[in-house]
Amino acid sequence: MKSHIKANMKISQLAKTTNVASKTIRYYEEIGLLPEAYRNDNGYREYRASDIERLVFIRRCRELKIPLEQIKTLIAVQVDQKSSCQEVDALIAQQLEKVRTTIAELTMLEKTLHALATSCPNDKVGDCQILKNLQQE
Amino acid sequence: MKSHIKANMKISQLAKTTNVASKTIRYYEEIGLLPEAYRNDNGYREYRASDIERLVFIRRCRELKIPLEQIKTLIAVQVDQKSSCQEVDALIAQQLEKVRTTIAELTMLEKTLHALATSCPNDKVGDCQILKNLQQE
DNA sequence: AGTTGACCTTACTGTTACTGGAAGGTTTAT
DNA sequence: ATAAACCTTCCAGTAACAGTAAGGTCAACT
Repeated sequence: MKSHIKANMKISQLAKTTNVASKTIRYYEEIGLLPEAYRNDNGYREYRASDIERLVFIRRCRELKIPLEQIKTLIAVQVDQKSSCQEVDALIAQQLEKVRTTIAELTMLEKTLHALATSCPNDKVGDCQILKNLQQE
Repeated sequence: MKSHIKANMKISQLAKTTNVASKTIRYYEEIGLLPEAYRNDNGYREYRASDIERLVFIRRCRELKIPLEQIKTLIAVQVDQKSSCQEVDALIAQQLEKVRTTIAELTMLEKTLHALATSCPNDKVGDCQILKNLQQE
């Protein structure tokens, strides 16, 4: 059961509620991730409680580093309640794969940097081991 | 002992040798990471063997994800052989810290994504657990 | 009534480190 | 002679915003 309160609000209220900056909300609208907001007489955007949901959904996806373009896809799929959620599964799986790959890469990078960081006992640039190591092919 | 061959070359030769795209080399020159290249009569850039070193240095730094601005600093420090390499140490340590932080963040992300990926046994969007989880605050 | 401060609007720029492409000049090989 | 393979500069695009400017609106206080 949804709230019976019809709580219209301006952009900064929505921003506060969802923890998404006003600027970002406008940007999402601009690129079509959010539908064009209703404008009241003075031209201000006006939002209803239901707008909160979609924005929270987007924010959650962004926390998972899902690109905006893919969030668009997720939203599109969501609209058709009867469609298969295979696409959703695949997208999340793919995102997981990307994260794992990045972790693997960064772990190797960490090793290299750690080795480098502990390689120089000198204090003059002239014989700095770090710099010498960085010269190496 | 350096090579005694004075091997002048054009940009694509330098690119091949250092494994840095010609386009990228021009870009580095444009932002002042590389000095302005000597031009021969037809206006083509011409490089000597010694130019390879600096570019390899830059490439190695980039492999370590060191930002171009910081590479500028490293090169500047390098020039003065007598200066302390504290700055170099600090920069590498800082880079290591950044990588470690990112790994930690991504590891948490991986957990969340993994949990999410295995949360949906259905196949209709209407009751897709993944989407429901993404709605949650 | 006037003014301050806190909102709102659009539009433009900057960020990072390149990559792609257009339009045109040069060199090399056939 | 001509075509392929170079080279040049310049402009646009990428991802996801953040910063700033210039200006309109609204509520409260003096």
